[in-house]
Amino acid sequence: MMSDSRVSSVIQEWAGSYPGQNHTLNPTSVSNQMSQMDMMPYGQAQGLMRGSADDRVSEQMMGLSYLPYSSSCLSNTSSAGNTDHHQSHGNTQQDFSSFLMPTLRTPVNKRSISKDSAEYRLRRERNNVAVRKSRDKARRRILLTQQRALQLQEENQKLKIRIGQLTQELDSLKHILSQRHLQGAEGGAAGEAGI
Amino acid sequence: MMSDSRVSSVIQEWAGSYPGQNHTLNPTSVSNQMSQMDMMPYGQAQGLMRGSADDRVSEQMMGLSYLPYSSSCLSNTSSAGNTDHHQSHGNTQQDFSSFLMPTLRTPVNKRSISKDSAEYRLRRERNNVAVRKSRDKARRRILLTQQRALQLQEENQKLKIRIGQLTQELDSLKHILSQRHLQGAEGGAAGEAGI
DNA sequence: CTGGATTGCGCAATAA
DNA sequence: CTTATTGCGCAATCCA
Repeated sequence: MMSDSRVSSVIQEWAGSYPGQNHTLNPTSVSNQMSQMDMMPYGQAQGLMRGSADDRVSEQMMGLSYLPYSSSCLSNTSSAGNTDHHQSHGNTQQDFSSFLMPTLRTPVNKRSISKDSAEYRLRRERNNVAVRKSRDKARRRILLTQQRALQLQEENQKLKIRIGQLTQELDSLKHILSQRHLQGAEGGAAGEAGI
Repeated sequence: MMSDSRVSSVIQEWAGSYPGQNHTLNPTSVSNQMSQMDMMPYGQAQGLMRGSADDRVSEQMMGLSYLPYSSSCLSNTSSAGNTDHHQSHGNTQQDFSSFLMPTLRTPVNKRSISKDSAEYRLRRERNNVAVRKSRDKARRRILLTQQRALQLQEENQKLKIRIGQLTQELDSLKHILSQRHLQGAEGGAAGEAGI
């Protein structure tokens, strides 16, 4: 008992816990099934079209995306020695970005954030907080989805049982009706004028 | 049509995609609902009892876990200046860990893996591959769970519609039967043709 | 004890 | 400008 109320509450909590990323309208087969705002596949919708500098290419369904970077793709600037993590992230393109895309402003706004400045630490700390918050949210969302799937499964089971009951009852009634029909047909030769 | 086959296939694929971490048998309220091997809450089951050196305390349900570390807990050895990332992870306790927990072995096996050795790089690269693989797996698992929930929802809708149909049909038959019963009861004198 | 698998974290790029 | 999201590497830990 009381499982139904719990189900609905969790489902309600679950609904609306996904970030709004259905703006990109991808005509994928999966996303076509999304009717309301809930149930966005996430990794599919945004992760694929993000396409950051060091993304593995698509990686969509095959399980071959995990492999040493150096051998597959990438310009291997940071193939093995990734301890740097500081300034050699992907700056090679930045030098001639003004030639390629003159509309984008040159990284003037990155004026000497030399990793020691208080502003840099402030930004980093703020971003760290945001990252923790976002991951917390994601964890909760995943949990809710799992619980929702479990409860939908339970509800499905009950619905199927109910359908079985209804079908059986229906068959009984149909049988009874056919019996009566036979009775009336063979017996009441005079009285059954209505049939 | 054909949605049912797709549903079952995805559900089958979904089932059994969770890592086996139900060995630790935690009598949590959530994990009690898990019947088979599927639907492990993940962050709940293992993340809470991992208890690594710098874990936020429990953080289970409330949404207050994201906050600057320094003000909440932790020994603040690496509160703000986390650029180190190298050797000052949580070593303060390690100094007197031999006193507190003499059963744990001292870090003798960490013999000068001075971050330049080829073995260190080898280990790191292998771990990086493993990490990518594991995260890929997690992403697929999450996707499958979401798709499964969606399809269970669809199936639920159809089942409810079916129940509505069956109920209506059942009511009709019941009504017909009651009418016939009335007909038979009042003797079927003569006027039944008009009804 | 050893090596892969998970996980939390911070960083940087990027999306919103 | 801000915050939010994401992929990545690192280190600790788990686990078989």
